[in-house]
Amino acid sequence: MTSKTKSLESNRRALNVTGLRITSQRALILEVIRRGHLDADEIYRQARAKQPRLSLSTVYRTLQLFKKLGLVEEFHFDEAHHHYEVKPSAEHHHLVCLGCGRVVEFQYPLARLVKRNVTEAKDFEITGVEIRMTGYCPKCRQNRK
Amino acid sequence: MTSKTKSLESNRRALNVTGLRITSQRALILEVIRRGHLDADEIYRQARAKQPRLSLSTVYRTLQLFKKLGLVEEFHFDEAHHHYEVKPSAEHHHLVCLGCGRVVEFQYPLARLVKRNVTEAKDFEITGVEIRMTGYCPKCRQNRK
DNA sequence: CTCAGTGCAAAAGCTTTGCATAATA
DNA sequence: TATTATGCAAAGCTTTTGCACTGAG
Repeated sequence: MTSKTKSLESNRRALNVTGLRITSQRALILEVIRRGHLDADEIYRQARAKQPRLSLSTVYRTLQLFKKLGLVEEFHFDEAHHHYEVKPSAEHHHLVCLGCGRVVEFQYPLARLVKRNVTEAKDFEITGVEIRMTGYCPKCRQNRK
Repeated sequence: MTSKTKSLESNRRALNVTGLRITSQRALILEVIRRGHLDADEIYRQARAKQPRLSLSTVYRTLQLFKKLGLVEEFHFDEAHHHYEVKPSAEHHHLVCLGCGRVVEFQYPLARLVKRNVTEAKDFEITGVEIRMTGYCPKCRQNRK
């Protein structure tokens, strides 16, 4: 089985939920999101390379659907765009480069500890934790000098 | 000196930067932002109570200005609105209630530790850290039962 | 064959901008 | 008085929605 077939299989499995149809658009969009943190327009552009008749509305609708299904997560790094990524098995956080916009993921085991502390202190029922850091990646740090 | 006068004085001082004019709109908007985490429209509405002729564009322009001056910080909690708050002396983080949207601040001393760890691991020059948690406040937890 | 999904175009937010007027320094 | 800032209205962007057509099951 080729890697490509495997990926298609995996997407198909992910989409196989009662009442929902597996369309070429949905499979394609999921495949594109797997590539990383992208905003809707970026997903649209990359997907159109393979399927030129795809519409932006389908991208948005599909993204909303995936979000509802818990397949992808939506992030708000900057003012203008939302970013999407496939939901990971392991909790992870984000490091955003202010120079080039690159997003790097990192794990932080202490997140659970932070969560417990805050739960106790504020009497909130915590459902999500995200640590976000901003800074400059090695390459952009170079350019700024 | 009354508290009101003091607050006006403080705003006036904050705005007193070369080349910038202290207008009643700017003072008012700063005063409103001090009340908490608000989005542009909320600021607009609250400010209009005191100055009905104020325009939304002035709010946006002023917010951009304050951001540039480092007076306020912009946050992106949800998809549709930006939130603004006066820049605090102490680093703090956010806890957002998914039920009512209330935002609670909390301090987390370990943030510095997190920062150092990630700096080393990823070779980024870190300029900002934000920990954001979502959950349900006591009141909304009640209502969900 | 049926109904969910798509494409297209138009609408709906939030935010920004151009320009003449008003107000600060 | 010289500019800077404001108000108004129009434009810009991202995202959402209505509707007729297409395609998966």
